[in-house]
Amino acid sequence: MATERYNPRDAEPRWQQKWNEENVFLTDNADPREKYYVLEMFPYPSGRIHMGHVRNYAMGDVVARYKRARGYNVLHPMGWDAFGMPAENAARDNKVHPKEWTYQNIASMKAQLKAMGLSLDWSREFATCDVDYYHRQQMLFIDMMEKGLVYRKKSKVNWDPVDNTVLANEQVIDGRGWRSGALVEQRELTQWFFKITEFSQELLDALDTLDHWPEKVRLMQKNWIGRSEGLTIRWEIVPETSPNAEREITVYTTRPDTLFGASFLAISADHPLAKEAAAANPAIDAFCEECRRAGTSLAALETAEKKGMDTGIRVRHPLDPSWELPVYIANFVLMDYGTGAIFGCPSGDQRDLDFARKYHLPVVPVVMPRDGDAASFTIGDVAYDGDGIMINSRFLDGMGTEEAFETVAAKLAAESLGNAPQAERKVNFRLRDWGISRQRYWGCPIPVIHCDDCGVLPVPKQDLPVKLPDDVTFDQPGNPLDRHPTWRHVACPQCGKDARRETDTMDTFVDSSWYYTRFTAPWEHEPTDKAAADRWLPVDQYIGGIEHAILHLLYSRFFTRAMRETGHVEAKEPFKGLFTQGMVVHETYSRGHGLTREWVSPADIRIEEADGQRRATLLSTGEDIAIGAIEKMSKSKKNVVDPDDIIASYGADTARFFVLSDSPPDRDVIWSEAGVQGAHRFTQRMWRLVSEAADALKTVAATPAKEGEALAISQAAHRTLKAVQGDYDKLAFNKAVARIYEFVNTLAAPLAKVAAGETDAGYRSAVREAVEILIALVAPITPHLAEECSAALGNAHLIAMSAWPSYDEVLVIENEIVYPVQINGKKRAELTIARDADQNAVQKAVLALDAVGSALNGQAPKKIIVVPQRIVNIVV
RNA sequence: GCGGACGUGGCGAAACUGGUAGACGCAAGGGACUUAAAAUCCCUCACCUUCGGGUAUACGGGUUCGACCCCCGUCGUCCGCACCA
Repeated sequence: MATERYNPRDAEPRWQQKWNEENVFLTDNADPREKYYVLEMFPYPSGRIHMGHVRNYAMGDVVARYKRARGYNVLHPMGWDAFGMPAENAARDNKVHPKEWTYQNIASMKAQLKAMGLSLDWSREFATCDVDYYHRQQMLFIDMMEKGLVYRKKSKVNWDPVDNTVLANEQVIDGRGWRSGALVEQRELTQWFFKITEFSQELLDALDTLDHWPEKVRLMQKNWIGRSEGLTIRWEIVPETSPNAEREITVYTTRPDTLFGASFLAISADHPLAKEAAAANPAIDAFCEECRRAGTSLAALETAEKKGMDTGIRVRHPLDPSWELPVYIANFVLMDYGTGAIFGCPSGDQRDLDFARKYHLPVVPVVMPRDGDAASFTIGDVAYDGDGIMINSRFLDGMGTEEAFETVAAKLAAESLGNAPQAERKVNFRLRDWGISRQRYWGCPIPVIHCDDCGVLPVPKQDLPVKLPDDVTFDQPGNPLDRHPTWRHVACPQCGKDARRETDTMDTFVDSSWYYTRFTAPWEHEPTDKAAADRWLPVDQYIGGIEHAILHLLYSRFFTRAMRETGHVEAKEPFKGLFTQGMVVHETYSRGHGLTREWVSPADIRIEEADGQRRATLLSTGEDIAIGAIEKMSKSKKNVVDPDDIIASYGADTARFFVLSDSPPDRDVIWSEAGVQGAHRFTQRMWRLVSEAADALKTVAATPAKEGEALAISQAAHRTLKAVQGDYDKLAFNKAVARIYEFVNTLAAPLAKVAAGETDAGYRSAVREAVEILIALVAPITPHLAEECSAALGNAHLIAMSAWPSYDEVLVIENEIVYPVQINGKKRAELTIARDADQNAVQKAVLALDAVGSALNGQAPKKIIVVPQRIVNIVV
């Protein structure tokens, strides 16, 4: 029977429409079955989807379809992370309103996602720039304000003095504004902050419970939170050296054990005392200015040499009041870590050592390695920062570092300076509070009002939402909300007098910190329907890029806690399982060298292979093109492949199949034309094999074979089913694909026989059963093809709504085992024996083998190791 | 600098808890069908070999009956973080 080639352009839209008509992917919150929430990180509506999206959503869709088949009530929603700078840039550059630009992009990307055949519940879709969404975000903000999780403080921003605007860090290039080229200044503005540090310890501790997260991500978060245990120590200032009435300097240290190695104190240029000293001394002032300037440029910061200036201030050593030390201002001390002041112990810290050598300060070794010799141990150019034995440290001598730490901590805690203990134990975190103020238009307005008389007040909830005005312009730099003629003017909700709206909008990370919760009841007037949120959260499987390993995931973890405190959810953690997928990468092609080098798109070239050499030529002119490194797909390198083109020429199933095959999902996958063609060949082959046998199979029932030739087919089907199921459970899509290939190879000959009419009814039943299993196995990856094949067999039901088949244990178990037989650890023979043969029987059978006999050469074996069902090893 | 991951054929990769290294795919080569091409189907495909076998999982050691897997050291690649006191 002649069969048409499978035509995805015809089949795919047809099945998508069918799924749509039957509402297959709408999720009912009231469905009593066990829940499964699978979510891929929602996209920014940049305009077009790229291959990274295809891979991400293909993975999520496999999980969603698989879990649905396994009987779960699956939630698989999609939305848009729609606020952010690109829309404002587009507005300024192309004179298009950010709103219009964003919603147009959403419309075209939505069409692209739909063409992929994803099993999404589109009824729950929203964009974070929808008033309905940011309205609820403003409600959350006010709830968080009431719980004391929001506050204002002065904070530094990158300020472009030419454009009069605040710049994000990524807009600062080599210390200059990306558009104006002006030297960026650090300015202090009063900004809004979320108190994420209130949860530092909890966010750290709970990492241990996230056992379905990659170890790598947990470690990155752990380092980011950066807990350290130490001591704050107060040092008395020698009164006559103080620039003002200040009597002491507080220092944070994790190494109080090295206190006798101290030779100076260093404070940040932004330290209050430094400012006092600067006011009195122009040289110090100039030095502080220099430090601040250097701080703006990353490049300078990395190469900066350690610099300091003596303030003239002297302090007394906490363990010996007669010992005075100098206080320096140093460029490497940061005001926002610890207390902005350190004590320098040159023998125990490389940075302090470099500093001490430069300014001729004493270097006293106080810790030596355990096998060191106290009399001869000295420090040269390298500090010793390890553990060891205390030396030159008076009453600490001979102790271990840990014991010395405890001793100093206890002693200083018991002593006092003024009315307070000289030192206190202190746990310090690297994590800082989350600054969310952005001086931009295209974001969620911070719902507060500034009144001269009443201060800063939240917008009353009944007055929400604070909507963004539509009539704004982007022809001038700065925040359009600031210069809007009327928007900011509002009556004070308390006294009724003229007041001003906050014009800062929220960081877009706020939008993405709770969207997964909103998906559980996007129609709800309150931010959440708590019952729905509690039912669905945490997300069972979250899938996205590793680039969000820290910020997005940490902020979301914070938000879940904040929403718990404000009574919106019960969940402790937002994401139970996390999977970070690899990128889609592609070869790069270019012509010319150096400055004249020009990147060429893969669509414009032809690749040929001859004598093992791959050559690329330009299609238009035939000129040679250099084949370069494999890199992440990017517009600048032009190594991008447009998903639309692929779907148009091969279909969505081929694209989905390819991005999931070959590479493990957490590793990068190399996009190649040959690979896609291979995937496409698979879809065609599967269709051909099934459709050619379809007529002969239509009328037979699916029944596994118990014996004879067909038994092997049923066994292969059930074994593959078991294995692929395990692969899907572990998100090992590449392995599932390999097994599916293998299974199709096994089924090829039987299907051909069936098509040729050479088989009996029992055989056909076994083949039909095997094909039904094959269809179920491929359905999560290539759902349209699965439906098409199933329909060809005469099935009326949708595969998308069908239950996962279950395997028969009897068919999975092998009745005979092939034992590899090793002699001294090298494989020499094979032994096929009944599965239930006991050790003695196996040993006997092994010794009877020719290969074993000749190896033994008449001698008795030293030892025979039989690992049941695995291997036999004979030691001679 | 600190922390982490990784290193297997021409390529992407498999290999369960320490048990036959290279499944599956790509590329390549040969053949069948065809006037021809495409498509399809079949065969070969780590290296060496005196055809018995020998050598191979970055390199050098170790543990073990047995090591891609565990331990020690070296080299390399990638990622994250960083004047963090």
